[in-house]
Amino acid sequence: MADFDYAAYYQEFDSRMAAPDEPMDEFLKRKAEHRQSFTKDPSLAEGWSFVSSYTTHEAIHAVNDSKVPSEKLSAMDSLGSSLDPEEISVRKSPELSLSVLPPRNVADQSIPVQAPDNQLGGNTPPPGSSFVDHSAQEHAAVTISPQRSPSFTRDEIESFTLGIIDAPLSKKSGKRKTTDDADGAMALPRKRHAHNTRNPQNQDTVDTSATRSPISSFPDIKGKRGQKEDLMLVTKEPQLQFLPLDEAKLTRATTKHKGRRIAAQHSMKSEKDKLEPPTSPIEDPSLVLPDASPKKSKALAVVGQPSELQMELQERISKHTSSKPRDKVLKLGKGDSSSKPLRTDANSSIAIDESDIIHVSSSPSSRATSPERAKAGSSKRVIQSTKSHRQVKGKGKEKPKPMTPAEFARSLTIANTNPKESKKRVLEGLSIFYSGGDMNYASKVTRKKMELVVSSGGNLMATFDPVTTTHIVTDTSQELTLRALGLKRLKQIPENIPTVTWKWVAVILSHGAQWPEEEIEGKREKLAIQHAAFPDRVDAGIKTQKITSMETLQARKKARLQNAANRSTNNDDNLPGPSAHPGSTSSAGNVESSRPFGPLLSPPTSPANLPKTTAATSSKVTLDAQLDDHRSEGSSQDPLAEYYPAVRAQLERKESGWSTSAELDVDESDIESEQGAPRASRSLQRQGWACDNKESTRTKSCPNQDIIDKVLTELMKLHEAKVGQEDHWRAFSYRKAIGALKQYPSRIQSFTEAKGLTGVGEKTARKIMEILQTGGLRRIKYEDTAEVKAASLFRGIYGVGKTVAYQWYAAGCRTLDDLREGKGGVKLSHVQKIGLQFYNDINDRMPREEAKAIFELIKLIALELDSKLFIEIMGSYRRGSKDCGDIDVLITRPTDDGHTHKGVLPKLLRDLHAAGILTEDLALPEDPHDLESTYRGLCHLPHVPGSKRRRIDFLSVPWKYRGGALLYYTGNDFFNRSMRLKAKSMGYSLNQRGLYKVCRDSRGEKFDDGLLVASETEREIFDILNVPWQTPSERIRG
DNA sequence: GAACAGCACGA
DNA sequence: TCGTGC
DNA sequence: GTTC
Ligand SMILES: O=c1ccn([C@H]2C[C@H](O)[C@@H](COP(=O)(O)OP(=O)(O)OP(=O)(O)O)O2)c(=O)[nH]1
Ligand SMILES: [Mg+2]
Repeated sequence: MADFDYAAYYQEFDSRMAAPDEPMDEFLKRKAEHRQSFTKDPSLAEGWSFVSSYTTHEAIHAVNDSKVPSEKLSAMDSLGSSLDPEEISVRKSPELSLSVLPPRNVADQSIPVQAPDNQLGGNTPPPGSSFVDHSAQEHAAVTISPQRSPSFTRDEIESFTLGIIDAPLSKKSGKRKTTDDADGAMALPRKRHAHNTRNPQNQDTVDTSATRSPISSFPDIKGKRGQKEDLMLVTKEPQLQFLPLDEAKLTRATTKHKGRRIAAQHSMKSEKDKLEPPTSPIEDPSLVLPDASPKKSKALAVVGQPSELQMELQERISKHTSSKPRDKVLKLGKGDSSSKPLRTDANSSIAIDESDIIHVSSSPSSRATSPERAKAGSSKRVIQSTKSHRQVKGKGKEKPKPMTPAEFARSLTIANTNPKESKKRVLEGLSIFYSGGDMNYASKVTRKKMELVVSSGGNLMATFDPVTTTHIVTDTSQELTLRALGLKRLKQIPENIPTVTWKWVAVILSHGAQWPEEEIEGKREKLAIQHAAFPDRVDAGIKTQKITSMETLQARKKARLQNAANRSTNNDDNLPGPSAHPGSTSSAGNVESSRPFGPLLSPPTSPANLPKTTAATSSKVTLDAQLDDHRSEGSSQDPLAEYYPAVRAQLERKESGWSTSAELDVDESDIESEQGAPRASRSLQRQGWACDNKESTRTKSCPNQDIIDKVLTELMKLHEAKVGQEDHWRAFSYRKAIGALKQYPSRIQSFTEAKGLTGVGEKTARKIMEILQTGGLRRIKYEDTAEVKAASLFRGIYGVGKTVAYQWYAAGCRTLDDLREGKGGVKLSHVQKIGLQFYNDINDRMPREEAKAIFELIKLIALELDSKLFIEIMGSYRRGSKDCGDIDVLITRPTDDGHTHKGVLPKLLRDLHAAGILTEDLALPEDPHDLESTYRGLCHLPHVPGSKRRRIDFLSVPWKYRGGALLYYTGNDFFNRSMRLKAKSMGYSLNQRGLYKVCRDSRGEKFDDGLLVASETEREIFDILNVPWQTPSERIRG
């Protein structure tokens, strides 16, 4: 794809704008075709060296959202700090090197820092304010120098940079979309329409009417000609030089940017100044940049040949592996040294519930993803079965006569209308559904077994029919069995249908002939218990209660054992012997949370408001002691044990409440439920909203319960890995419980104490106690089965979720190479191919510094397109995280000059591709000319050999939604969900655009799209929802 | 027993 | 619509 | 799994 064809791609959009009547699908089709052309010319990426300076504290151990040290972020915690506008220096000297200072500076300029005449009301932040809460670490100096073509004339630069913006308008921007919702009127969420865009609403207040907006079209660049030249220019010749801070400062005041003077703010604002509250009434606190004292590390500005140091730094970049791998990253079972064997106490008499059967192994996303659709279980079921049916059709190729099991079964039953009788028909009268694990391909063994069933008189079910089926025979896991059945849960299988292993059939086949007729049924039943496939269904199908409970119990136990053992891949063995499994749960690393905010969160001197009951008072004494040495002497006998949690919780709340000076007062009514209550007025319950109370990130002694965390984390991940939505929510719950545990200041002593925590219920509390007592979770079944392993592996691929992962497993794939070879006929989507190709890169987290370095390049290019652009990194970066799973870039633009950033994103993407920064696209904006659009792709540091691919997202939003977007994009995800939940309960709906007042039906379903009530600033939204303001770094939940 | 956030993009 | 991801 |  040497000849990348951006121009054509964008021309596409232009032409669409010009021809609005073109049907959407047509458009989409063409869009898809153009996707291919995004690949950049690899020849452009040569001859560069790169250096990034890392700082010492960069030692990365990350816990959840590990952050840069508190000193660096101290300002972030102060509410009203005004910005410290060290400005960027963009200088075009005759030698044409660009010195770039930390992005923060750029931010200051991109924001209308100098937009004094604010005609548009609150639209523009006042001078001295900035959107973004930049955290510290502005030291990552980057040097990029060309190793060839060092000369780069001014004209060349100009032609590149200006060529785009100043290009003649060859095309008018397309039609405008509908009306403004400037008044905060109805704002419709994006909806899909056959024809119209997905984003029917118009977003910005300013009409960049078609005649203006130089950036709303792709002028000359549409032909390959003009564009390519420009692009070559960029990538071949430019000399970007990122100088160390100090040096860069020298050029600060003289900043000019594309001929326009960029307001240079002072840079030496004192810390004190920074901490002062905003003075301007219209200032958006959320825009405040609580500066973090920039770290003045020695930056390495090396021009020319890479030094050893450079090499080493490069190395570090490419080698960097975070200790907090991306959620989806898997730790594959065996080699995991952090694994610690847990005791499997098979003799334990403790009842084992369904949750015991879990797969300990690698773990996919721990980020509880959105609920799987599926409203009613029944409708889901239907969908499922139709789906598997569909697959049946499409699948099966290669091999002699490739067939799905269903097809094969069907063919059998047809062929066998006149069965060859030789054996006794021991299966007479039974309707058997068999699952060998692979719904797509009937293996030899599967066929053999099916034939046996049929030849023994059994009625083999091609598809599962809950009414007529008498037995389900399976050689595979619960997951795959359910999948084959088209069900989501075991419980959906009718009670009268036993689920048994092939062994059951095998025994009947071999011995059945000797049984007297009248005993056969009873034998079958007993055997069904003995060979139950799933422990939780051992007694399914038992009509006659002649089985003693003792028997059942034993069977149950045994079944579980077997279950734990090798629930192996396929059916190549009809005697699944119980193979001991080297059970080991990988403990999630010694999470040593070096939380940076210790000092900030020091407890109040007087824990006021403690309940004045004797219980509270006396427990407080104990509590204080515990808080000190985190070792509760409170024995399990302590009659007050159960009161502790509440008191502690209160303390904790107070504690965090005092943590910042600008804390809003949280009155009692703020303590509400996190659950249910879609109604607008469910007041006063006992639990709070997660978003209301900052999580205390106590520096040390955080959780002395990591042990528990580890096990529970495993549990959570296991369930995440499983199919079915009940597992999804289970995992969700575990996560909450874990969170509660993390927050809890002292060691859990008792069941009651554990259960007292929000999110910890009966079952989890039991598990906790078990862990405490036995050191492990006996109830963990180590089914480190092939399918969970494989599925987890596959889920590590970007674009692969559990559904696809299991599909592929069922298709016979086990390794990534299997996928590459298309084994089993698996097809990868465009995105999945990329995800597979860069598996390791994508699953890695990058050091904050790298995110910053990449972003600086991007920002430069973006500001060339439109110097008034607001463009900043959000996500974990904004929250101050030390490493970032991706780069989340927010783009917007003030409209006070009558312009918008319409059309900027596509151009930016084009230029970033040209500059070698963007490398692959994962998802393109639906309508790139929409002010509101999203992009998803991969990027890397250009011209740096060995630089890893990094995920990058762009979110472009209309100026008026900047507050909502900021809030959304800053996260973290659980914080967002919590806040949205609270909003919902209050009769609002919070989304990435803003806060809407909505009407909902009794079940929380929205009637309409609601009335926009806040969107311009984060603060408004916090206020309306009565959530205490929190700086980005405080918005970490879970 | 229902809810556990709400939405964008690809197929 | 479903799956996936933010 | 947990909450209401
Ligand atoms: O399910 C989600 C995922 C993300 N977000 C928001 C919050 C999050 O902060 C932001 C960016 O998403 P991303 O996946 O990049 O998470 P992050 O917080 O930036 O962490 P990471 O370092 O893994 O990128 O989008 C949500 O609202 N819901
Ligand atoms: Mg991110």
